[in-house]
Amino acid sequence: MGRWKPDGRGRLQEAALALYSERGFDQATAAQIAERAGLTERTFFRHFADKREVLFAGSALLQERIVAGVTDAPAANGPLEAVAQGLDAAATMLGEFRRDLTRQRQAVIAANPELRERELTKLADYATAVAAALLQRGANEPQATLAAEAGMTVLRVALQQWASTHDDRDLNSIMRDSLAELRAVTAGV
Amino acid sequence: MGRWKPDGRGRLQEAALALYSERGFDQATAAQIAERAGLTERTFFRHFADKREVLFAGSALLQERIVAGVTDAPAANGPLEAVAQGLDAAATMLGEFRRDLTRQRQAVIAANPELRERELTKLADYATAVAAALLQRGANEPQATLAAEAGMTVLRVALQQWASTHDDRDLNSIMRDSLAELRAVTAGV
DNA sequence: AAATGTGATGTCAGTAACTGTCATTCACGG
DNA sequence: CCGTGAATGACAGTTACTGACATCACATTT
Repeated sequence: MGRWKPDGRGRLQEAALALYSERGFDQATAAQIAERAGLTERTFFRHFADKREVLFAGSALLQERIVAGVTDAPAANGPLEAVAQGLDAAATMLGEFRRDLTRQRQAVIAANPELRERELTKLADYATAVAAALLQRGANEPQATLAAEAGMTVLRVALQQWASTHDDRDLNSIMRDSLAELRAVTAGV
Repeated sequence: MGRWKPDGRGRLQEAALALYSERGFDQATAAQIAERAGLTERTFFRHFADKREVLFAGSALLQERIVAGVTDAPAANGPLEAVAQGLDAAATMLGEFRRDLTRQRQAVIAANPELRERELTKLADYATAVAAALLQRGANEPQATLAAEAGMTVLRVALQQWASTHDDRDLNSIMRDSLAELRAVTAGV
């Protein structure tokens, strides 16, 4: 066995989610999280830029999936259709990985303004990346940005519905429906 | 004259914008801002919940204007038309008040991730309030939320274009055009 | 096998954002 | 003239975060 127990980073994530759930985000100190993970506060901040970031470790991968979905969409599809494929990829990934943990995570985030703030930032980052992918596909500005932002709005609304209510439909379905609703709303006179 | 020079809050806002512009957001301490305003750090945090908030003091008023625009829209209008009136109210207010200061403020925000994060939160707050206003007008969920979020996306995109580039068109015009673009994008197949 | 490098961690000191608490000062109404 | 209240100051305390340096198991090189 190595000098340290393996996967310190993962242990920090687990400990953080547990403590944020138990006492709330601002009643949990970085030192307490580190201690529960058998590490020190300094090591916590080596792995995560700040107290919030520990809950968003998977966001880079999710962004990759979304962008891949957009990029892989048929060339004939319009920007929003491509974004829809990205959303489908996101829903699939989120639906696969430990539905219970994802829900717990969403509950913690929903309960704290600072965490909601960070989530909005992540969504905005996805939107930027998606817009870049759309431009690669030949879309123009500002259509690319608007389609990307609209798509992330759909992702957010769908995710909230999926996590908060007892809506047990497939996340993919909820997301497709939300997108259809958006189309209906914007189609008006 | 009173014991203290008047409008300490306003002086703090000015000092903060100046310092954030000169040295950047994280190189400016709350104590320095307070000193420039002739006050103490403790008083700074009595007026503003945190270092970011001092740049968003006008957001409550802006939100009122947007919501009023939505509420006052003709009853026959659909949700997105009502949101468009809210956007128009926002553009008008932002266009009236010291265009130079607004631009400087936007530049400072654009230059710092924490401030961008806070701005996203404000936009999300507007969206929540607008959605509530739409529900009052008889709209349903999730249309209300989606229309409101889409509207705030338009506001953000338009504001960025207006502040960053040398696009000297009227903010109202930019915003109307952005909304039209969004409609075009979502109208696809 | 000895030397050397490397990655993940620990230790410790420091800055600055914020908070709680109590004291102070002056305007204003009685 | 007195009491009350709003705005501020003074000061101590917690905690998020950072920089600098040390340590130790393991891999790599010689």
